[in-house]
Amino acid sequence: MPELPEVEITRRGIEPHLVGSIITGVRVSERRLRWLIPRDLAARITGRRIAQVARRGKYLLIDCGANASAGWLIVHLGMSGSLRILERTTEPQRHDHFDLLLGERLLRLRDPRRFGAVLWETGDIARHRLLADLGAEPLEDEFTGKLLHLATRLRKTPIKLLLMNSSIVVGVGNIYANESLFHARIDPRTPAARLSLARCETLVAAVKLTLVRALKAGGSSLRNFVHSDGSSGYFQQQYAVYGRAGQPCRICATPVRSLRQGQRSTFFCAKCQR
DNA sequence: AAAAGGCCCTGGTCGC
DNA sequence: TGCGACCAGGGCCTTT
Repeated sequence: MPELPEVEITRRGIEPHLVGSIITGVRVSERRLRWLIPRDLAARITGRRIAQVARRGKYLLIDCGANASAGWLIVHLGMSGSLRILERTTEPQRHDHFDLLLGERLLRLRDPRRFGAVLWETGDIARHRLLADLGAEPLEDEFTGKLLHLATRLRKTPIKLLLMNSSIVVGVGNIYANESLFHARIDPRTPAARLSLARCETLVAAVKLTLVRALKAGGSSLRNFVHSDGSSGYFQQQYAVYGRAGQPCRICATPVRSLRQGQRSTFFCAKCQR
């Protein structure tokens, strides 16, 4: 699934093609994504010029207010979504649900599992109900050990679930939560409040390192992740624990254990992670 | 307020 | 080879 690195790579990939472009229309073949694509989107968006492409957590925010009043296209890739820039004449295929038409080119959303979203927001984007309560951006300076320590006080929830809670920190999905906890040598089951400030510092550093590594690798956490220029070049990252149940820990060779936390698979080394 | 579980969806895998 | 069962997963939403 696209986690934060993949979304950021998508953002960087599409941004140069979008900024300055005039929106000439939309094509919608399936409105039923996570939420319905607004029926009146074409009327609201056609003729607008794109000013910037931003990101908050895993939400891509296409600023369509360059020559008009504020207006934002909010795009979420869910767990199987991808965006590509294509020629206007490229025929949509199965699972291609939405095109943003940009004259001779278009921005196409493909999303087989339809957990993604395309929404329209006028006004203050930061106040949008999906964005208003989001936590810290993990790669920004605001995400510190001190912040995590504060957020974990009085919380009995296992630290892994808290790491995946977007009201604390955004963009850390199941894969990178598992990997970060391994690198920080913290047992994913640890009640959050038990973590000392020092361990919170270690964990925050591990999250940042894990995400930056993935970012540098070009995004890799989904088999069918497609880069925005259409190249298929995904690169299978070597995970430390994710998906490696029963296989030897890369540090101590103890078999990697798996269990369920919050209906998600957790992988960890019971010897290295305490 | 926090925690736990449900739900949306399709493709891939596995056993028969 | 075909088919049904099951699982994966982000994250909002509802229930406890």
